[in-house]
Amino acid sequence: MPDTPIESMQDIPPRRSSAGPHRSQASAEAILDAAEAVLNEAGYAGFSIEQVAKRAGAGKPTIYRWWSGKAALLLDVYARQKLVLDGGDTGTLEGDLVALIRGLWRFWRETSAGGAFRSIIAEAQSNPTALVALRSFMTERLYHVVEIFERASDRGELAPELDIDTALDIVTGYLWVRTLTGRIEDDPETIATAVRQMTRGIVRR
Amino acid sequence: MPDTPIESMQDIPPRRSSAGPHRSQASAEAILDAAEAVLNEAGYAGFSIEQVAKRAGAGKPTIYRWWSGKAALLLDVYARQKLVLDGGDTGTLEGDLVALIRGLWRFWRETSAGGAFRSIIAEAQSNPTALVALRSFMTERLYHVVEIFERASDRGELAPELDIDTALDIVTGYLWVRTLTGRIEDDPETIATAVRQMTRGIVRR
Amino acid sequence: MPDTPIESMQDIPPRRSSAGPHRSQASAEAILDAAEAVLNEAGYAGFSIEQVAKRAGAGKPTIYRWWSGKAALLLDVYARQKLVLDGGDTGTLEGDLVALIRGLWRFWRETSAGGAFRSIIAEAQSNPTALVALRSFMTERLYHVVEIFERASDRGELAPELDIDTALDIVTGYLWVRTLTGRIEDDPETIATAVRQMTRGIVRR
Amino acid sequence: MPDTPIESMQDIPPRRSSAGPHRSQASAEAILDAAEAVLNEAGYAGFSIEQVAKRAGAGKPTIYRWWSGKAALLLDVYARQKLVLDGGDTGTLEGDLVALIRGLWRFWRETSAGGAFRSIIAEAQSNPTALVALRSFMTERLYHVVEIFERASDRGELAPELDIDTALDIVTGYLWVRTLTGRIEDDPETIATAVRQMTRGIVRR
DNA sequence: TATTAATCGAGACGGTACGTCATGTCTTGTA
DNA sequence: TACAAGACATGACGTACCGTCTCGATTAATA
Repeated sequence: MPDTPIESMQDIPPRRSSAGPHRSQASAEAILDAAEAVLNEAGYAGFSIEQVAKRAGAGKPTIYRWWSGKAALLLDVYARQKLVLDGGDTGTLEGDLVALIRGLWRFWRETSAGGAFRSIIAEAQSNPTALVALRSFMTERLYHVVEIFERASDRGELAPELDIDTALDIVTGYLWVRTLTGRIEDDPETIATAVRQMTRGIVRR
Repeated sequence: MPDTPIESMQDIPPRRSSAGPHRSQASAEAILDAAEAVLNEAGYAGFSIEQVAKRAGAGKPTIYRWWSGKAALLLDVYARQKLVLDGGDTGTLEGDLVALIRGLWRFWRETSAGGAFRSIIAEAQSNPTALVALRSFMTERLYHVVEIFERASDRGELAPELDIDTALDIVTGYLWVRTLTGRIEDDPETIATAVRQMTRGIVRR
Repeated sequence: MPDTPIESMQDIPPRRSSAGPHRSQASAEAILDAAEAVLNEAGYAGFSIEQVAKRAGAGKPTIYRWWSGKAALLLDVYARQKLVLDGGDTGTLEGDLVALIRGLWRFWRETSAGGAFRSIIAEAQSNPTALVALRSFMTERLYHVVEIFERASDRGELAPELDIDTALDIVTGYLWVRTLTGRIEDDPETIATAVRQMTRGIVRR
Repeated sequence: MPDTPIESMQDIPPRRSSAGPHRSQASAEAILDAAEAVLNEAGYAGFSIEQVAKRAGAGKPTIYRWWSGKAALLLDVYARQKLVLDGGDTGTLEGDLVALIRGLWRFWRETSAGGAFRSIIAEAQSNPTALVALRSFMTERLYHVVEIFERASDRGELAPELDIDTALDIVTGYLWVRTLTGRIEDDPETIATAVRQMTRGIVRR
């Protein structure tokens, strides 16, 4: 679930050819900064467009001009955070996955990304647009996991009949259930156990 | 994540020793019926206490008297649905899990339980009380999965070093990520694949 | 505007001849005590049947069984206060009136009667029953003023063509406008001036 | 208690120096129209902000943005009525006062002002803000009576030692006690008698 | 250099829902 | 069978946001 500077859900509008001011960039940043701050301070419960606008010194219409609603704004808040996954290739699938999970959870814990992400999932339960966004978002952002699987495949670690999409669902599921229930502490034991069970299975071999 | 008629989040208060009126059973049922209907028709986005009250022909104070808010109400809507898991013992861990998942997803698809459940998760992201409720709810409801694991253990199917809690997180995670992204169709292939990977692992053996 | 133990707006029901408990008297008193206390502590704004019932340790239906609503209860609270007008006959109309007003205002200031009375007037503006009650109440309670006028008449102080009802309206009006705007301090100067103007008129003689 | 187009209790806010939206005049008028209609049709008992909002096709927050509550709204309903006092100078104090009272009572009877006024007094009994408003309202609106007294003074009609404030209380009191008990019919006899007693006094001269 | 037009901040608007309070009536169980 | 206790339907309270709308002020490319 790595992070890259992909395009935000709703792009900054193209420069108009003719005339007009375009403080857009500055404004957009102020808004995202404010959104992040509000999310950090008040949580998803206190996250309202109204608060963000006030904090950003922006008008509500300015926000609505560029983002379709809460979900889109949250998605951009998430997207803006730079995920740095130090752990490169550890040489084994299990090592890579443990490193990934630890890095990702640290990222979620230490930035606004965690709150944003949980908020997006929540939003997606009542907002079809957010659901669509969440799904494509998932796919896009999973490429680091995909990479890990590809490396493992090259090493010949993977079962030949493995279905990658299903594997991704399993890994994603574990990540989600832990965040959504507020349990993403950095406990290497727990993570290692989970990874071992996902990779080696739970049955006697 | 099996379902049994456990006590609802907010129980009917104990009979007072002296005198006094009691909770109106009729009212409570009308409210839960209405909640279910509203949830089915308008989804979580349109699920408001106000609507439920109007639909139930009840007063808002009556709802707030017995439920602390949306989350508690949703929990009861979920709890009221009777989950019938036909598949008993199929003889193997994989068989049991496939049966469980198929049964549970059918239940989620065919009753209001699915919507209620997703709503509860969403609510828990902005409401600490709901989060607490969700967690204990999870624990309580997982005993069917626990049972399956115990049968598997008796058969000697499980790896000796297995950590049950982690296994539950993995299974739960898979269930959640599929519902939350709206993919709980009854596709035996997909489910079987997922179960195979969770039990046997994804690495070459 | 003197006070006498007249019947309350809604009488205590007669003792039943046959059977059953009849705590009525004790209950009624507890309710009136509570009503008075609530009125004193929370004012008319905080005066609710609910509060009175809770304070009295009575059920709301018990209150409604004997009083038709707030207005009736307030009327009884007022009626229960014993107005003691020390000033008897001062020998002049002006002296009698000053003594009456000072005594009455002291009574209003020092008991719940003042609050009750203002509350009744307020209630009468939205409640026709209360209005009727207020009017008959006025008439009944003015007999002390009437007495004063009669004594003055015997002394030959009054203008022969005087219309008593109008005179009562004027005196009452002065009393009301002062209470209703919260100005019933015991300032003998002010009162004396007002009485002088009401009796002698405001034109040069 | 004359009426003139003074500023309403809550004025239209001053133009901000820079930019921004302004109060919608149309909205304000719709709200006051609705308030008047509701007051006329349902009386003070049925006068709720909710009803006014519904009737005006306005949102409740819009009402609360510009008026602090019922009292303020009622005050504006009153203030909006144009009191036309035809009777100018009749040449005598008594004549002027009779004309004033008849004109004022007609005004109260024929417009919503009467109901609004009584409602304001009622409201003031439970709402301290309303009480303050009522008091300053009284003072402001009495200038017509003051004028009458000044003319009388110029004519040399008044007793030299007369205290104007007290005289105003007496006249006001008479006006209030009659409205509050629902007796403001246009009976010239009654009014003339009352005025004669207030001006000439009730004692033999 | 002046004109022009898109955006900006600000915030009012009609709404919906919130969670609380009081009303007056109904019901239950105790004494 | 009268009472306390309190649940009930109703409906108003005052507040928070929603997403849309109108203002003037600002500003930069076009003319």
